Amino acid sequence: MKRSTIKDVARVAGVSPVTVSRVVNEPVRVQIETRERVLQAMRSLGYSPNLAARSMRTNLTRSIGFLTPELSSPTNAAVAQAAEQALAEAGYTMLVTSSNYRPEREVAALELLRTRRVDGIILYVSDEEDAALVRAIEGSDVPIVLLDRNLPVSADLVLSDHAAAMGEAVRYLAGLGHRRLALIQRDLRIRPAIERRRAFTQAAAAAGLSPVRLVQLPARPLASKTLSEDLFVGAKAPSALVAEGVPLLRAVLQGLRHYQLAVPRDRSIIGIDTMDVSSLTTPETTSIARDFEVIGRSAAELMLRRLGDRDLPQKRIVLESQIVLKGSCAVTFAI
Amino acid sequence: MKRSTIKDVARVAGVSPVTVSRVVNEPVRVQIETRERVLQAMRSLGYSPNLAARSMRTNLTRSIGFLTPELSSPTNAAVAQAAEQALAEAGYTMLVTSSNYRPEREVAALELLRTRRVDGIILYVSDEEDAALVRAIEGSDVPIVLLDRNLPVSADLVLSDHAAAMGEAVRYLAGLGHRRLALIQRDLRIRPAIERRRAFTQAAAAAGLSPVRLVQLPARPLASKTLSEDLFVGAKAPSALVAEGVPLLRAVLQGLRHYQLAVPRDRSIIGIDTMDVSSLTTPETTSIARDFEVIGRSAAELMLRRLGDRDLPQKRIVLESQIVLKGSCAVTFAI
DNA sequence: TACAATGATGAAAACGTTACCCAACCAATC
DNA sequence: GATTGGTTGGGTAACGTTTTCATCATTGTA
Repeated sequence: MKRSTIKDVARVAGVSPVTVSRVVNEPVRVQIETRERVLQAMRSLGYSPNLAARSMRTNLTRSIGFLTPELSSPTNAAVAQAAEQALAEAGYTMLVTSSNYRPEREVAALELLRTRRVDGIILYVSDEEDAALVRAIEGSDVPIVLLDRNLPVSADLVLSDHAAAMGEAVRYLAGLGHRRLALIQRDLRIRPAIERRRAFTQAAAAAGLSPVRLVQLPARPLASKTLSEDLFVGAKAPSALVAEGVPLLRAVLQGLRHYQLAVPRDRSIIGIDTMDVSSLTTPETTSIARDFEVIGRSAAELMLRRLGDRDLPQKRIVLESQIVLKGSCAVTFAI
Repeated sequence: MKRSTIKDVARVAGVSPVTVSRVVNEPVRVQIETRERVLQAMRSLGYSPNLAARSMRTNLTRSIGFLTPELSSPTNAAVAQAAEQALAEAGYTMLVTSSNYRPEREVAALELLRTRRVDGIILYVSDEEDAALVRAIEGSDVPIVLLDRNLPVSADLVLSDHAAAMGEAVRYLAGLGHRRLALIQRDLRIRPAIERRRAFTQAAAAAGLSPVRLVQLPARPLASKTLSEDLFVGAKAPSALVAEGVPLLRAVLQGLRHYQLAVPRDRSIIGIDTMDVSSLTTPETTSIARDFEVIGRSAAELMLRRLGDRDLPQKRIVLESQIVLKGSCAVTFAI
């Protein structure tokens, strides 16, 4: 019941192992009838090359690591799936690891991927200011594609433009008469959160709406994201709430329900990265959306490009976000 | 800039490569001072063993394949993440592939994983009646853990009990006075869909509610899942709708909105596997829920158990589903 | 004291593949 | 007819581990 090797194939086909290897790797170099004989032998033996042996020779594993804080987040899962698809088409396998938002686990995962000798790593990190993490990435000797993060490392980048759509959203709310805005995020020190905050604040100031309210909730105990009362009641409660991600959109909706506030009559809301669940609410929730499939595919393409030539200049792809208008925002008469 | 090998470590530590190998793999067998010297050398060289070389000797890759029709589905992603976590703790890496609901791609993926020499495969398949797929699984010579599928192959199983909670749901609706029920699914020939259909029909018959309405929509063109008009209007329209998965729950909600039907006043609805998004709706949607983290972890545990001993008897784990009552069902007066 | 048993380490071979170099053959060219 | 050059194929070594067996030193026992 042993697996057949290149030697078995060679023996059956009456050639040397070298020729078999050539048939597998550079079919042009071997005469057509010989090749046929070899292919025939391969089929009859159910041969498939031993990648471990191959990569020991070539120092290539044809595998890419994908590291994310949370694979079960729909956005990350969508990116992972798209990346996997694109990589698979190029003959690469994807190893997935998740860190549960713990930088030290990301360091450990990088070490693991190093041990695995992956040819490259695509990653989301959960904290841009973790020095050990930055060192671990910098010390990694394979190509890196960084997803939507701002890190002082040499890597190709896939970024989203968070600012433009966020600015639009703020101006849209301002145009509806909203004066008090709140942005509700997880307290992560990562590019999307930071950019959104910045854009939110700036656009609000430009529209004469400052100060805005910035709420940041812990990322990790994902359960029980309860928002404080003064976000909903009292004279200073914001009339428009922008929530980042499905869990926080849910927290906002639960708060609104609890205080018996109706959307969009009493409050306007906008979701960010809430994808297809934006249409579960009544009315459907206006949201800022990105195409995660494109993000994942772009990451894979950057990686493949880099694997093709290490000396290429660094490249960054910036992908747009879009505001999708639905029915969750309305004119307000609060002053 | 070459990576250091076991020989480099051996040279620095003044021992033979064998001893280094022993320090790495069976630390007990080597004297404490020697071990210290070796560990020191490993650290100073930044040594990590070459897994390709190791697996060429041992025929073990310490990697597990995870195959799913759709990684971006939140339920599958949650299972994948939990499995990965549990596998990682045991020193295994997880390779992820998705088939996009195409059995032929699942066959190809199995072949790929075979080439990769994974030590085991955890998989969801997208069609229980695809003969080629069954053959491919049966022909795979590594341990298989099958997730919630009914296939004539030798494998350990992680199943969900779909029937009990579905029966409860039907009786609950019957108790509220509903006489006409509909179950809306994707048209997949897989255990969860089949079991749910069976349980739905049986429980309805037992409650004197037959016939029920069974709607099956194509799984693959995921966009534009539009439900036909007669599901919502007309004398025979069901008063209660049970929808499987987030996309179909969304389709139901959109239909209800379109025909200006309110939940729960005009229609009662129940979601299945809609997880945390059930609480995005107003009122929150009553749903049948499973713990996908437990599913993923169980799959990993079954796999690790099997890898520990191939001769163990096959095991199946059956995990419960639960109905979570919220506000989307109400007494009906329709007759 | 001699001998067996135990423990710690090393030498050599093997895993399956590819890189490198060379040989044989044939055709084309001078 | 000798030389050159291209095509096709093979022999050998090497990749970095672990396995197997042997060696040596040390301890315990009769």
